Amino acid sequence: MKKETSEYDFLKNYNPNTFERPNVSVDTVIYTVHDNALKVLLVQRAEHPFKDQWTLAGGYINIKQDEDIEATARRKLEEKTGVKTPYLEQYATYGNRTRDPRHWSVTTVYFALLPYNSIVLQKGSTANDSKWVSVKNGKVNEKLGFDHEKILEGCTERLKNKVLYTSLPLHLMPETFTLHELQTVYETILETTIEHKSFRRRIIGANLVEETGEMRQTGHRPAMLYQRSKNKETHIFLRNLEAASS
Amino acid sequence: MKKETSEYDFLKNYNPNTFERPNVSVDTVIYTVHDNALKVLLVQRAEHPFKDQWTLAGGYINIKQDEDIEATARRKLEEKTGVKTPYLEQYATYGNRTRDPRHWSVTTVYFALLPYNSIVLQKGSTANDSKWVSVKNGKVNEKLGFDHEKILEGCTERLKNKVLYTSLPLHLMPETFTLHELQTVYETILETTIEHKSFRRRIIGANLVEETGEMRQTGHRPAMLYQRSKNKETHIFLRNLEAASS
DNA sequence: AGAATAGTGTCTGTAAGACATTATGAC
DNA sequence: GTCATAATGTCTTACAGACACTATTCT
Repeated sequence: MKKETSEYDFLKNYNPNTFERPNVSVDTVIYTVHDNALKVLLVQRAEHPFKDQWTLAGGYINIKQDEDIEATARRKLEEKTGVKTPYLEQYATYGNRTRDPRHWSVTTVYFALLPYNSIVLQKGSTANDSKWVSVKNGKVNEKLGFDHEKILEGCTERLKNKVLYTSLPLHLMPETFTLHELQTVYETILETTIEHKSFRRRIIGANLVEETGEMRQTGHRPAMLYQRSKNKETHIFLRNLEAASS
Repeated sequence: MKKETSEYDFLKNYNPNTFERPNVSVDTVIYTVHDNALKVLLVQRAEHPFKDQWTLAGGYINIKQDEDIEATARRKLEEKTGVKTPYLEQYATYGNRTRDPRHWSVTTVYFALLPYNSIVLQKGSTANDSKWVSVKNGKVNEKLGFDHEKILEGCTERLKNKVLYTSLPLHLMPETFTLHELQTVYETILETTIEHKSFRRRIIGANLVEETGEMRQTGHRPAMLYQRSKNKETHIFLRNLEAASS
């Protein structure tokens, strides 16, 4: 008769290296909108593999320090941008034998949305250089390391789709903004134009913004400055904007 | 002056166990609809931890055998259900220090949709028992091991949301079915009723189904039997059904 | 006044909801 | 005929698109 092992004994004797297992990392696609362009933060690798090439911001889970994988993403994000509480959402996980030449590897990818003026790029600590580059049709001009071009393309498609039916772009705005500025951010991400009357109806009708009372002086008719409504989560609309929902 | 290491030397000397790293697994929420209920497949654990408790179907990546994490999910799915080509979609990745008592652990969760009649439950090989249980409001009556109750709840919410604007439930139907049967599957997942005229307009208008010419005899007026249109991907509607989009 | 940008009025189009009506079988 | 289920007709409602129009500032 087989002797039963108690859970206590089992855990005491458990060796996680019995089987060969993949490596896990966390990457974050850090987006902002600036100068009428969707930008992503690229980081230059200091080490092999892909030494000196550009990649998305990422790193390994520190199992001593990080409670969960989102904490890893937030830690790396703050290291690179100085921003503590951005909008952060899990996008997907890529795992296969070939994406990293060293080993079977898995990476969980998040994306972050940051207002451009909130960012203070942090150089030095990990000695990597970093820069913002424009994303057009899901692509950047740089050749990226690992499978990060594919990840960026997929993530940007997800972002575009969500922008068609949510208020996500509000997370890219500074404290106060005009409705026209918000519309331009939508249009920049979607790479299309939106009819402005529909847009205003949609945003105001969902109570997403509040008038500040201040106006933006632009040399022509001044525009009302709005702020995000407090205690409003990301809004989900029941209808998409019309712009080819894949 | 520091000597430069070539990528070749770097890879040759790379030891993946230098840092403590999390364990990775793949879990799949296997759904079907039967007897007017959304069901999920539970598997009884043969080993510690959570020995003898019920969990979602899952397992470790076999880095020799599996090309990527989706292959792991498909392999496990076929082992449990005998189905080779179900609808399979990545849901999310959960990773933290406490979800597995043995170690900091990461699991990528997929969900699968299977027509009930296509399934032949496989017992034996891994000696685990398995069973279908009803999911109500994202919950099952069983107490699940690991964080699988939380995963199931989140995954079911995702499923419900997608059913509001896609044709996902078609993947749960047998070869032929009536529109009323399809509607019932929608209603079962959403736990609400749908107005039948709107429903028919929506499905037929999107060219998702084709008449077979056969009729279902039910003792009353016979109903047209339809089949899924060939070469039609999962359809994304521009408007949601009205049923609290979270 | 004219240019430029901000913002409104209002008509159309599309698709979902509501619900009455007709159709076809069994008995 | 009645009952039950299948299927259609058609009116209402919600909201996005189109686009003309008014409003407010500047030079």
